[in-house]
Amino acid sequence: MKFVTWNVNSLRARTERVRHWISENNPDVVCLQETKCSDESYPAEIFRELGYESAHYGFGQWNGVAVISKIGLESVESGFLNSDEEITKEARLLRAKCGKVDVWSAYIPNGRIVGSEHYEAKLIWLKALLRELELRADKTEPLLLCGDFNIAPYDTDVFDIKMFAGSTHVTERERLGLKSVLDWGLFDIAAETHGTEADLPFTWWDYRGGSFHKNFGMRIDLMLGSKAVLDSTERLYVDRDARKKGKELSAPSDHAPVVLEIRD
DNA sequence: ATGGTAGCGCTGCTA
Repeated sequence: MKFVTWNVNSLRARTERVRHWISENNPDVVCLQETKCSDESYPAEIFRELGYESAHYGFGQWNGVAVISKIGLESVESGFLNSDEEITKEARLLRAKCGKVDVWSAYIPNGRIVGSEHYEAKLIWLKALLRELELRADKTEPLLLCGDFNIAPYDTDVFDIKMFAGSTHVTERERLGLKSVLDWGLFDIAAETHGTEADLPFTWWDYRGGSFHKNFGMRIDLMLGSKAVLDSTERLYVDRDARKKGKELSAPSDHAPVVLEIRD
């Protein structure tokens, strides 16, 4: 089975690109982030025509997450059920049971500037996520928490760590927030399945300055799996081709899809 | 050249 996470940077602007990618790659489950649409404008019929059920959680303009599945879609839960924090009211978390797998599509806040209120909110969001897992999830079952974490777990997960001095995505506090989620009982599947830290593929490249062609990227889109998912993993890869420009299609997202293949 | 690019939605903000 094929599970995918992809920050599409507006589903409305890229409906045809996403539809085309799904029809070509035939995934079982796709988690989207940054759909930037409301539930009313979410194009569910596009996916239905391809044989997928889907759920979406979004208010418009910013954020927005979806889970798209052709192996069943049950027990859909939008957002946080155990947090009163302001940041957790944004549309950044969506959960559904797809077949045997408890799937969570997550879009972690960017943080903007280290030390800003947005940075602190990012850390609060991660703490609230851990609480949701503790209260609602079962680490002994197949569970996949995937999405855009806006955190590069290792120094080698950015193209040049020296360029990120003082920036978000690489600070110790962000990484400790991620670590607390992993320590609950999840594994960074890319890190577990590739040889060394330095071999992990980037998932995002800035639109500006030809970053993609220089491979000036980051690994910030992560697949975190429970032990059951890790043990059934066959491979994980990033489809860099989806980040390339195409003549007939709109501009690509600045993120590429991350694909996880597991045994049934 | 003190930026660069893309989306949203209309002016500047967010990423």
